[in-house]
Amino acid sequence: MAASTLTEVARLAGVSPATASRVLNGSARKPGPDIADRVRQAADSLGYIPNAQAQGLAKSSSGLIGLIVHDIADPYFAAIARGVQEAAREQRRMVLLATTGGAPAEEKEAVAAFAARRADSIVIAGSRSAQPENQEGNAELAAELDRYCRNGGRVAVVGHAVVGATAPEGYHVVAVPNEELAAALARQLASGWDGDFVIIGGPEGLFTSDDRIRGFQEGLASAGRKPAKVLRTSFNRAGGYEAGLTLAHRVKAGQAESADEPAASKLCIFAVNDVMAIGAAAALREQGLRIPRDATIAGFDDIETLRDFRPALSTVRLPLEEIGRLATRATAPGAAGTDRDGEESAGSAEEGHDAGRQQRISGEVTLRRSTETAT
Amino acid sequence: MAASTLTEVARLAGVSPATASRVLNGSARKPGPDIADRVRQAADSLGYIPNAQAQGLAKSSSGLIGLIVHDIADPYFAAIARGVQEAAREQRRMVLLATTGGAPAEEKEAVAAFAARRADSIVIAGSRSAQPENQEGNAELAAELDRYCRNGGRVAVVGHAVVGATAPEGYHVVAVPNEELAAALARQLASGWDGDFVIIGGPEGLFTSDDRIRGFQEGLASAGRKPAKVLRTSFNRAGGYEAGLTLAHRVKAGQAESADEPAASKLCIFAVNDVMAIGAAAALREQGLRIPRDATIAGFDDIETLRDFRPALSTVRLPLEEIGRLATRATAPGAAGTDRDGEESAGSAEEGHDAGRQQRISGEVTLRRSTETAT
DNA sequence: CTGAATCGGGAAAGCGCATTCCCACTACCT
DNA sequence: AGGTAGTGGGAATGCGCTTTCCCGATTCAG
Repeated sequence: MAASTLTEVARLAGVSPATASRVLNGSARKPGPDIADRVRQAADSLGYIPNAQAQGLAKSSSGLIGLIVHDIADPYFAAIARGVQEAAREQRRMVLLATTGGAPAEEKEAVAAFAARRADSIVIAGSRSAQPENQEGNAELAAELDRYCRNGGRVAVVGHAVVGATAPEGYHVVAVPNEELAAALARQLASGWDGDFVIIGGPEGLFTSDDRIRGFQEGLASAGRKPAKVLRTSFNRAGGYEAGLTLAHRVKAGQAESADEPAASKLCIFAVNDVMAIGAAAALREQGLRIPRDATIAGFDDIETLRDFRPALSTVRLPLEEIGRLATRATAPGAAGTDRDGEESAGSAEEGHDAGRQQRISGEVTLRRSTETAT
Repeated sequence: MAASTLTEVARLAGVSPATASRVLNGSARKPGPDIADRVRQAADSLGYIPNAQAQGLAKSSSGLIGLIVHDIADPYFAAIARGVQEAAREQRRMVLLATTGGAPAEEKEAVAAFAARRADSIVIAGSRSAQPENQEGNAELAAELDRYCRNGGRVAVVGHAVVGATAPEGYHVVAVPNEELAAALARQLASGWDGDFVIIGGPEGLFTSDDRIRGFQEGLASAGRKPAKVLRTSFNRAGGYEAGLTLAHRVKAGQAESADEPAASKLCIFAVNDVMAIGAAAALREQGLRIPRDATIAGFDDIETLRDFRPALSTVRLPLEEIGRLATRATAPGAAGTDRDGEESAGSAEEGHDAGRQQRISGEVTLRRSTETAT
């Protein structure tokens, strides 16, 4: 990767490198127009492209923003990534991508790598977890993040704060009201259905999953319903599918038992994310069960690609792209700092409540065909 | 973004920066074990993280690989991105992401930005196009790429070669046999259906779309069938939806005309990608038409997220992730260069034929429910 | 036991750029 | 006219690291 340098351009234009620098890359001092022209001409006759590494080194700031996701092919993360990318472009910065599969140890690696590249800020998407096997990893991640922030880096994490991070200067959280929204979903579902509920959740300790489960149960309780049983499985389609099989058997057994009263064995299933819901639905269908006839099902996230799924999936719409944008903007140089953060822009943003560094977004319960209890 | 420097570490360890460098970042020369220990201890007591910018500047290579996609939230690109990311990790490099919406002008910007960051290589995914309004943009993109390669950069483009690129050293193409596969799909569809075919294509000039259309027509011809009508629309879900509406009206008009012979008005629709097919299917469904009863439909790509769509979509499976991996590996430092490129690894890879810099991948026609012509 | 070869470490020169400091010069004010 | 402020340019320094070159200390062969 050799290329022509500023010095070469300067020589060709017959000026000093300092002058060339001033004209080519914005500086407070504007050289005379004639000289500027000469330099510019020299520059593009040489096909000069400034070396961002050198620039970064000289002014210690890289124009890079690091994005950490579990899996970029997961539509949830892809949507967030789009928002991040968009905001990054606004700020004329580039995004560095890291995928970690959700393991804190890997996330720590990624943060270190970003720090090494002197990324100006880091956006971490993807559920935090408190699983015991991740404890050490979480601690290390937190330490790494703290160090990064102490060195002037800015961090935004989507969802929950990183466990153990001491929320230093420059640390932001874009909080997703999983609990409230899940509760709202539960209440709405409860108003149209008075049978049993079942929850398909992710592994215990995964905050996003746990919050949604807790919220759903609370919503159920506030509607005067008994708590739903919870099936723990993995936080992806395969997990949903597996749980779906289990539930299918349960439903079918129920149907066989009380053939006279088929509705009695019907279930309303809440899967803690759309992808799991789709997996579960596939399993049910394979077992000959129809949705919403034999069971109703709802998800969470409102993944765009899944909107054409039939029956249309009831879910909670999350402004994923907006979340990405918000998180990114929160880490922008001029963005809301330590103190007061007045109007955080964006219609769906609400005032934070935690030390002013937190930002909440909102979602919307979206009932569709998959939970219609036909009459 | 300040942080402790090598010099500080060196001072703390009581050695010269040169020595510290040698122990901390691999070098041919291995300092003595006692010294190495001292340095390492100093390093992590200081929380030293090497400055990749400075390293890059010094050895002029950045460990960065640039990825250009139309839209990271599009599952097609997301899948490729996952492959790229995976391969990048193998090579211990990081990926820089740029999304361009497919505009050559933007792509040129992205290449320039990557060049500025001194990315070691660039992977361009996303259809090339020959539309007249893009002509200038294409030329500039080609020029930019040429320059990048001349400066030692390595490029891999997925699908078609960039129009006008002079295929310099370091320029690779991962060719997708769109034409052959579309032809195969057409032949298979033709063997089970003897009515009319319609193609929903992208805008004229988009290579991927044009190739698939051409291939499909060829396949039809080789099966002794007359060419399909082609509807041009945009290369995304919205386009598919729009075309779907048009077709729905056509089908319904046909049904009304020959009520006695409903099958006569039935259509087999080939949408040039899955997302468009889904859009079209949604439109048909909204118009009260059922698939595959009133019309059959096939797509292309076999997007993973769409596999749960009902009726299951017939399509052509493309190893998207593998494509990403292959493209990335092709640009790896040690990878197949100008000359012979023996065993390109990967089961689905076949021997290139074009000057040894081309690499072909293979796909597979996958017929599912959406094109079942029930009896 | 001596000369050459080797090893292990440090000094120093960049990598490409931004930026501070400095200097020559012009314009302006009194 | 003398002085000052202001202006436009260049020289030089440093960002943090790698790498060549160099030098003293060992080691080995003869």
